[in-house]
Amino acid sequence: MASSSKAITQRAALIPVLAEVFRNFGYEGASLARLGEATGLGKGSLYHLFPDGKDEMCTAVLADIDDWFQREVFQPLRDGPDPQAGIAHMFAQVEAYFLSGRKVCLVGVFALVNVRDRFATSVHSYFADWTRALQAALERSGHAPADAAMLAEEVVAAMQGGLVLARALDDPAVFVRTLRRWQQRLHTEPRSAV
Amino acid sequence: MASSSKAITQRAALIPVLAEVFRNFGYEGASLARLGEATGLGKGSLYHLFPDGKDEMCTAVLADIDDWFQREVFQPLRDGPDPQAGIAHMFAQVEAYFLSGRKVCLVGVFALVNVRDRFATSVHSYFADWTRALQAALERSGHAPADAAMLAEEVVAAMQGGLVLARALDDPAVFVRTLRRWQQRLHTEPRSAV
DNA sequence: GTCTATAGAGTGATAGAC
DNA sequence: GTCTATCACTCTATAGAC
Repeated sequence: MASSSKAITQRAALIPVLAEVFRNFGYEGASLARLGEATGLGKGSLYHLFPDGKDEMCTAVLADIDDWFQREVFQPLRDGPDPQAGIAHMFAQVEAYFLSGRKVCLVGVFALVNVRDRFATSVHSYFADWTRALQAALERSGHAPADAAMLAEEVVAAMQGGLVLARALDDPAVFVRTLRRWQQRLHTEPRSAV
Repeated sequence: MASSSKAITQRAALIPVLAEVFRNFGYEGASLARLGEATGLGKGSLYHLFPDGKDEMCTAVLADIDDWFQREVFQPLRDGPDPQAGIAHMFAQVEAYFLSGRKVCLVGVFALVNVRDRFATSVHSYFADWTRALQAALERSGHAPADAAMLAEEVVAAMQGGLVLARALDDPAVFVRTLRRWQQRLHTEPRSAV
């Protein structure tokens, strides 16, 4: 019997719960027992919803994350009417998504830990899309392409580093300060090298 | 029979090999089979050298990393005769240590992945020592304490983020560019807010 | 004999797959 | 629930140095 009071029966509703387990324990640490405990489902139910097992659960989680970022972050950066608004929206959404530094980036975790190269392409495109979308917004707001590419790379890396340091020091404010600094730089220095 | 041609017999010489396995697979992914294969040693030998098993191996690896950084990075930052030279030395050593972005930071990995909170204090003090040492060097080279603290936090986080992004994009140059940018900023702007 | 380092069979527990 | 594989780990046996 699972410890949760009720089980989640819809596959879509299950994804965020599975995501949290993968985020906190990594792929190898996310055992079926933990995944079952978190969802309140037995192994049979999990395999009914995800016939390919843990691999499929993880793929679904990564796809869900990618969907969210495409919709809420990358697309506004690329195609929004106001690039500066898109950038401000990115900072706001990212701060909310990572709970101001209390939540870690699953894609960042998978970037660091080799899981038999299974999710390497998902990890690659997540970060490639993010940097390209931010670069596009920066170009549209007046940066030279080379500057925009460099800045985009630096901001995306800084966010990941902020999450690492916030978690390491158990101080979520580290992440928030990182966001604030870069938001101010991108806003106040639209065309000079920072 | 192990696949390696010869076994490593000294505990000290074993540490870097064990470290690489933990770095690439994480704590849970670093099975004794993998550790044995990498070292060319059987379980008996590993348990002879590390009676408490995987936990002790990992603790020894983290202690070895901490020793190296204390000696080669933190101490020159804190106590070196020239703080600017200490900072330049940090950038050079860090670039070499992480093989210009081809190697990942084990402490950063452990910061992101919850391993039953076993190594949380090691992770915490590694990053706390690093930021404090860098802050001290920045103060000694003319920054106000508040500026120095902020900058130190940002540079350490940026390095971690550079490693994450370099690994994610499979492009070590991302990490090198991160180092270069911050080295130039710390060198050319000794007392203004960056 | 003692000591140190080695390998590896064998332990129960738990993994993921079905 | 049941399966097999693998987990971390224990234990015995063995080797050579002294």
